[in-house]
Amino acid sequence: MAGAVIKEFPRKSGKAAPKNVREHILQVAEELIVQYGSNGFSYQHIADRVGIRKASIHHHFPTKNDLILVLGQMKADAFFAQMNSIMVGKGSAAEKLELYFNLFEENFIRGCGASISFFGMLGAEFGSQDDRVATRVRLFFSENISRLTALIEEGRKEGSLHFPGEPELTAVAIFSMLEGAMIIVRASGDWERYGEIIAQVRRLIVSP
Amino acid sequence: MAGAVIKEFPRKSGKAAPKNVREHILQVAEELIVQYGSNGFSYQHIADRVGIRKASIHHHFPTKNDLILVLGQMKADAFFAQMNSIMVGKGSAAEKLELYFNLFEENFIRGCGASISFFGMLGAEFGSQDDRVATRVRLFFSENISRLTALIEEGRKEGSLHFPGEPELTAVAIFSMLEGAMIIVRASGDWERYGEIIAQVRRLIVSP
DNA sequence: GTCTATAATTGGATAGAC
DNA sequence: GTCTATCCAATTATAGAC
Repeated sequence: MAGAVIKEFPRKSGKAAPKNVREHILQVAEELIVQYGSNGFSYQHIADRVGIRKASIHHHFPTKNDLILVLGQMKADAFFAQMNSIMVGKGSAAEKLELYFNLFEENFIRGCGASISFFGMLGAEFGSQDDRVATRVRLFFSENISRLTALIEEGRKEGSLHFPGEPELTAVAIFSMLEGAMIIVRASGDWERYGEIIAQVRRLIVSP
Repeated sequence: MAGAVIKEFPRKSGKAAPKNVREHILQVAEELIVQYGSNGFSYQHIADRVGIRKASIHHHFPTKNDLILVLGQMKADAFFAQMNSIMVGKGSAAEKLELYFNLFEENFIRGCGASISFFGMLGAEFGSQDDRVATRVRLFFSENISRLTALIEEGRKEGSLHFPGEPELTAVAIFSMLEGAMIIVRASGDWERYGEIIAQVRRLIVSP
């Protein structure tokens, strides 16, 4: 990319300092992708922030796509590990849905306070992604939706969740809202808003 | 951009052939932005599709930001003109909301059948936008939300719409869903899905 | 208005010394 | 593992002929 200015945003980072260079590269790459997109950052940007030369990055990740793919796999693994621990835990489906919402909110806030989620960004840029990355993004979305579908279906059976229509379409609608709201909220600059929107989604699904 | 391959998607274009070069450039630029993002296309890509040299594009739009800004203004004007004619028309708020949904669906389908909306894309890439473009995007979102808020508030008063919580948060939630669903649906490749998701949103807002 | 030519810069990636 | 040096292609943009 050429025109874009890489500006600093205030970070509310709760992230641990990277132990080694490879980890540091991955962390910085995630920040850059989440803020500027996969077409909006370069190895030079990473090098500047990590404090190495861009040639050194190629040693760890031969191509930019390799880097994005490794990062995508890591992010997906971490997310679904958290999601799994929610699903196998105790509590009603409504309570589990609440924890799932929290997962998104944390992801949003932690991601630089000025970001949309990692996969939300790659999803928007879907048309210009490498095939392997595109597959990874598609899988992230479809896995979220299928697990969310199972959850709210359970909630309807046990009576803790109430919604009209099919569980699967409802799940897609919820997931779309969580992803879409990140874009809307970021443009408004009012980060507090995200939590309030989630609260509204909760009202639409749980209370009726 | 470097890695991305500019692939052809099947177009369901209902768009008139451009009358002059300037218009043609704008039309092609919109297609490219909607598919690959504002960081994912270049003047060279436009030149190839329009059949002119890239230097010629600079005569019409000195910089890339100028082009994006002009396009953004045009798209916003056209969208709000349509939205206005819906709002001042006859019918219940529920019926007007329906027409608003249709506006999004048309926008999605017409935009190459493989796109997310123009402002949805710029919103995702918000962090790397020029200030003027960022302002334009922010305005598009906030105007949508304020008008949508007024509409559903009216619907609640007249009894044609039913939803829990505040009208404004509900409007943000709806708008977020409409934008977010474009990303999710595109990644899945199942375009028909968009209409079904909108139907589900309708059920969540209208039926209870 | 469009072209050729070209400048100036950045981007992704490699070779080989240390 | 990191560096310098370098390559080549792409990108944004301008100058000036037609």
